[in-house]
Amino acid sequence: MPRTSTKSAAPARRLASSYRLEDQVGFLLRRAYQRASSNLVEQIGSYDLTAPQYATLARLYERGPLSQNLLGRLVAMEPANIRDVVLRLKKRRLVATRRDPTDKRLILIDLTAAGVALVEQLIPIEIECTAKTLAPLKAGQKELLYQLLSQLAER
Amino acid sequence: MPRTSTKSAAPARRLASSYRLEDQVGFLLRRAYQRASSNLVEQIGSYDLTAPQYATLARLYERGPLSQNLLGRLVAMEPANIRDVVLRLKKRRLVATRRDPTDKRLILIDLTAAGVALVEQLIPIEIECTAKTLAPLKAGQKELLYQLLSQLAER
DNA sequence: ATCTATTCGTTATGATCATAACGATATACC
DNA sequence: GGTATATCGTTATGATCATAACGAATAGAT
Repeated sequence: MPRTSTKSAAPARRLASSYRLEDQVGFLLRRAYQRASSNLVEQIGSYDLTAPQYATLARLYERGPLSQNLLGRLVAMEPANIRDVVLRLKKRRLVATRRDPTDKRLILIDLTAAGVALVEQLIPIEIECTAKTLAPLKAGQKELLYQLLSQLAER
Repeated sequence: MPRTSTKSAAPARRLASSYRLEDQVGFLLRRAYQRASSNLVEQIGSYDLTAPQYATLARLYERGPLSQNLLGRLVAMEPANIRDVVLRLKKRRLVATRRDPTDKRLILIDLTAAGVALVEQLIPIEIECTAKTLAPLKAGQKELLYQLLSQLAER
């Protein structure tokens, strides 16, 4: 079974000894998110939902009807992006949309009965998935990670 | 009265009190990566490079010529994705490609002189950018975060 | 009431991402 | 040698992502 060696024939360059990609938080965060996301898709894969889609459904479940724009902010998605996610969820009849009667700019998004039922099925799975992602950490480290990540993510 | 499919005056649902999206690591990791990535693009924005593109260049700088596939693994990108990144970098003459003479499957990727020069310009900026991303944390917390993220990201 | 600034949703463009399927090449084993 | 298996790069499909520009609707100030 051939596998290309991770060893390089050519020597590294000048500053290489004083710089490593692994020391950059962004790179570590990207890889950690990849792991968490793939765990989620693997766990809820049979429902054919992505992590952002699940987050959108979960937020609606928590908060009730929301304007598309506010929903986007609450799941950290730009207007152009939350739009596409809502369209896909709407196509699957997991959410429904209607115009706000008092503010005609707004599109109110809400879960359908099927959406509510799905979220209630998925929440326990997601909690288990989070536990799986955090499995490499010891008990005390998990709370610590939450605290640190929350500080980084705050706007 | 609202239609059945879109109704839901209730602000929050049953399980909402026992579940919060913020308690899911994946969501926090996604937002933290968003922040780190936007910091990087903001800092090196004038060079018109994305975070994955920078990571690719930095890895090549560290390791010297690599096959496209191995390069992808070293920056955590699937073959189909690293291909596109390499194509964009190649179009800008930051990397060059050639076939491996002993293994005709491989495409060897290496930095051009312009690529090397660019990376050496960017590395100090990236280090500063990492510091900015980590600014909300105290000194001791930064090392802790690295340790925790590394544990999560390891395959 | 009118003018201005802001907000909301849309459109367009381009760059990640993951996955599956495929041909070409290389290796392992007999 | 010859065959089964593995790897490499490509193609295709679909879902995120960010950004900029735009019209419609609202809110704020005077």
